[in-house]
Amino acid sequence: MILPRAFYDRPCLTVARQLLGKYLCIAGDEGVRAGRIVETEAYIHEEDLACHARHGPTPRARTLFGPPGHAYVFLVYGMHHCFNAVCEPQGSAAAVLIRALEPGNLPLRTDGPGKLCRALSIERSDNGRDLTAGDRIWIEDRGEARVIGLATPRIGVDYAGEWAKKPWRFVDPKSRWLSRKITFPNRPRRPPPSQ
DNA sequence: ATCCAGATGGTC
DNA sequence: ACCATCTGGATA
Repeated sequence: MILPRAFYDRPCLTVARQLLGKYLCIAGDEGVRAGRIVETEAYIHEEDLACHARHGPTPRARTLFGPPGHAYVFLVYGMHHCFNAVCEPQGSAAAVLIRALEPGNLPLRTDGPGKLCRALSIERSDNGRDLTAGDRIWIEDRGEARVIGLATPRIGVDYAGEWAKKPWRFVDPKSRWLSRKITFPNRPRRPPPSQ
C-alpha cells in the first residue's frame, strides 16, 4: 500500500518512527528499485537550528513549508544528495531524512543518506515531487510488523548546539545496514589477538 | 580499530 | 564561510 497523505500529515517524530520498516521505492527505466527503511531523522520547525527551515522559507527550504507527502531533496557538500519526506500540515516546516535502507536486491550500498540517493538515482530534480501519486517515488507499507525504533542523537549536526543532542534519529536496532554501528557506553572491547 | 583530509558546489 | 557526506590513506 502506498502511504497516503494522511500518513505524513502528522507530527514529525511520529512519522520518523513509523517510516522504519517501510519501503522507499523508485520507478526507473529498468523497473522498480526499493529498499527497506532502517534509519531516519526528524528535522522540526524554524527553531531547530539543525533544520534548513531555520532561516525561514528561503528558495531551498520552500518545500519544507509546503504540504506533507512531498519529497525534499537537497545537495550537501557539493556532491551528495539527501532525501526527505515532508510531513506535518502546510506551513509547518518539518521533514524526515531517510538515512539508510536495507539494500535488498539493490546493486549499490544504501547505508547512508548520500549513498542511498545514488543507488536510487534520486537527485535535485526530484525536489518537491508528490510521494502519494505513485508515479516515480513513493513509500510503501508491505504489511510488516511494526518496528520498535531506537532513538539516538542526529548525525553530522554538531554545529546546532543543544539541538544536536535531541534524540531525533531513529534506527531499527536489528538491522545491520545502519549508517553507523550502534554503540553502547562502556561496552568492553575485544582484546587484540595475542601471539 | 580510529582519525582525518580532501573532494566539490549550492546556499545564505 | 559554511555545510543533514563519503572515500581512501595513515596510524596503532
